[in-house]
Amino acid sequence: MLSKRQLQVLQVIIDEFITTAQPIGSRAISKKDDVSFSSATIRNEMADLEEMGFIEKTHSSSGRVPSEKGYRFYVDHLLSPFSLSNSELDVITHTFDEGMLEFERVVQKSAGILSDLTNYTSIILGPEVFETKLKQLQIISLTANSAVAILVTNTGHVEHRSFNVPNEINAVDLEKLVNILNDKLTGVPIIKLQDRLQTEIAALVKKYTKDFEAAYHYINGALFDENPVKLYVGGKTNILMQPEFKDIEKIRSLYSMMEQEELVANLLRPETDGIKVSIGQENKLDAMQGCSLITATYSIGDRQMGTLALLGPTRMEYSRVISLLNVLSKRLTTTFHSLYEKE
Amino acid sequence: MLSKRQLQVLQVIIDEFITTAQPIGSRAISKKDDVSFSSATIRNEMADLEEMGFIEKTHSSSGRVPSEKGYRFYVDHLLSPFSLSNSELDVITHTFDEGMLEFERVVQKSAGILSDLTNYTSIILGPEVFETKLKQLQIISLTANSAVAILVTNTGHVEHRSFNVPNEINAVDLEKLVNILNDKLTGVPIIKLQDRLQTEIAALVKKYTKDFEAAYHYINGALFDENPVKLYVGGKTNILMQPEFKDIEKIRSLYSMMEQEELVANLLRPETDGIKVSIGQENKLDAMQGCSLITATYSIGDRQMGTLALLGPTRMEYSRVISLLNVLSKRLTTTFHSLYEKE
DNA sequence: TTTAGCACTCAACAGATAAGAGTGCTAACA
DNA sequence: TGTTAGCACTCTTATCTGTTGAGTGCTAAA
Repeated sequence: MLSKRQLQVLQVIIDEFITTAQPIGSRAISKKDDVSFSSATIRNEMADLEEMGFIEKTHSSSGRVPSEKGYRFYVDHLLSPFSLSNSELDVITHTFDEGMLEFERVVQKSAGILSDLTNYTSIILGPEVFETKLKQLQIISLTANSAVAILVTNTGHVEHRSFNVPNEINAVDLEKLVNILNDKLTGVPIIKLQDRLQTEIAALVKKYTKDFEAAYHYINGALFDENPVKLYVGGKTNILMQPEFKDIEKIRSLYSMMEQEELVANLLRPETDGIKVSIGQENKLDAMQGCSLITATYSIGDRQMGTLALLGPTRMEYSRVISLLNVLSKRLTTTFHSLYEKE
Repeated sequence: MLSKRQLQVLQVIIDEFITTAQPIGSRAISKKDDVSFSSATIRNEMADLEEMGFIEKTHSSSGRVPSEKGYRFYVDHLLSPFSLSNSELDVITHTFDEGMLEFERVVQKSAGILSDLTNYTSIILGPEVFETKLKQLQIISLTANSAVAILVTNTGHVEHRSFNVPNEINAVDLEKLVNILNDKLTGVPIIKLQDRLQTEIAALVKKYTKDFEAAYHYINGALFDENPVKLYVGGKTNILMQPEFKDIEKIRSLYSMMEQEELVANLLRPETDGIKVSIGQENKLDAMQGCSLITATYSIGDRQMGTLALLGPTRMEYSRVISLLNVLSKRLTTTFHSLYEKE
């Protein structure tokens, strides 16, 4: 168990290190206004804290630096509540009051806000498509043998894809097909769409079109081989401004990690509601060593959940970031609620 | 005027420097198989070349490095024709034979090919929208007071935007409006769309809808405040692998330049057909110092032109890059030709 | 005209030295 | 018994020094 004084010392060390990125010495701590002990006393406490694994030395006679265990303790027990400044809140309010109506736009803007206000890199994972439903399907002919298929969901999301129309299929057939599809598929959750297309609809369609196989193949291909995960990243270059990432190799490994969307998506995939902090090694990925990831969930309706995340060095401004994520995740949830739930 | 031997020396220096990134000494040159002079002779020639400004020393007793003037001369007069390897050509052929039908997809893939085959950063500027025409306009209601407007062009490009539908406008009016718009606007070049909407259509629409102003405002806002330039970037992280960019500051300035889309678009905006090489200072931008930009144009139809570009250090593999851009720009042009011209 | 030879220059590296920050330990003090 | 002053010790950082090696420029000879 940590004594009150040890708690205070630990807090000062971490707070200070978070702002300066420099090892903290006993003298610096004893000079703090709310610390009333001599540097020698502090040194004794620091030796204890180090023994317990909360802080480390960078070399035998250096000041102390928080260990990952130290950060973990700090996040769990020492976080001072942080109030965002009015100007920060203004930025958020102002952005959301612009009346954006598209999921993409809202999320992209949010990623921008997060990275701008924190100087870390923000990553937003779009929601799982549990409840998104098909609103309408359209096929528009472009030339004699090409057309574009457009799929609109109840959330206003638009997916489109051009495809070749084989000569055997004429425009009339195509229209019939679309009508059938719309009839049968409107309101069906996107996630079940491919299934339904294959089972229920197939038989029906065969009656109407001469060459169902081809049509099915094309429509299916047109709409379903997209990458299902959507990641929105903001402030990728902010990483370059952190003093801990002055090594090009490190930067490269982080960037190449971020390019693997599936990997990042797994990192962010929400397990439970609320805020989650992963510090350094707690992230299993090699590229994430020395980094912390703070995630918050947001939701659209009851079951769809997405994730907001901020990626920075372990020396992150945890309390600020957590406050910000809290505010923004709530804001996102209410925004999406008002957009899509009243339909 | 340069002697034959000076040309040879310059060529060796630049070729060698492009592959090794190390200053080249007289001894190294004299050891080359097709060089039959002693290092002393080479040294004399190098002194002359330096006097003329084609090469430089990094310090008083270092080997020589090409100057920007040297690169310029090299590109203009010494470029050895370069044949792409079969495997490289295969990559291209294979990718294009997949039968991609959307502009976005083709271009995105092309950017990928360029950056993968060169290890530089590729940037592709989409075409000016001179001749793209409206194919169809759709408005699909989402909820009682929101809808998504979808605009499809003859090139299969889909643009969409959600917007608020004020209570005064009901679904029937909306449908009428869309019908009118489609009637009058199909086939109109996108670039003239906003004009036409304002002049011709306005009066007509007023008869049908109770509150034209609002409707117009929303439709207009829905479709036209998008950023008109489209940039497709590939291999952003390739920059990190160039030894000349080991300085984080340089990386940051390059990345932040690339984020300014308008700026980059101006850099790429095609002036004339064909390949253009800009070396170091020839690019006026500060961030581009030490970099070369090689651009090639491609076209869709007669007037639409876009640009392929590769961004790397001045020590670029000019001949390889130029060959590659040649091949790919032709390939893009024919691909788009066959996609959009036969309609 | 070409080349061998040589003195010279400079970067890069490895020690060496000094300054400074910070520690751990001991002994004295309240 | 907890706290603190004092001091020796450690390690980093910066600076300086000498050495090595690559490469040059110049001169004189072939």
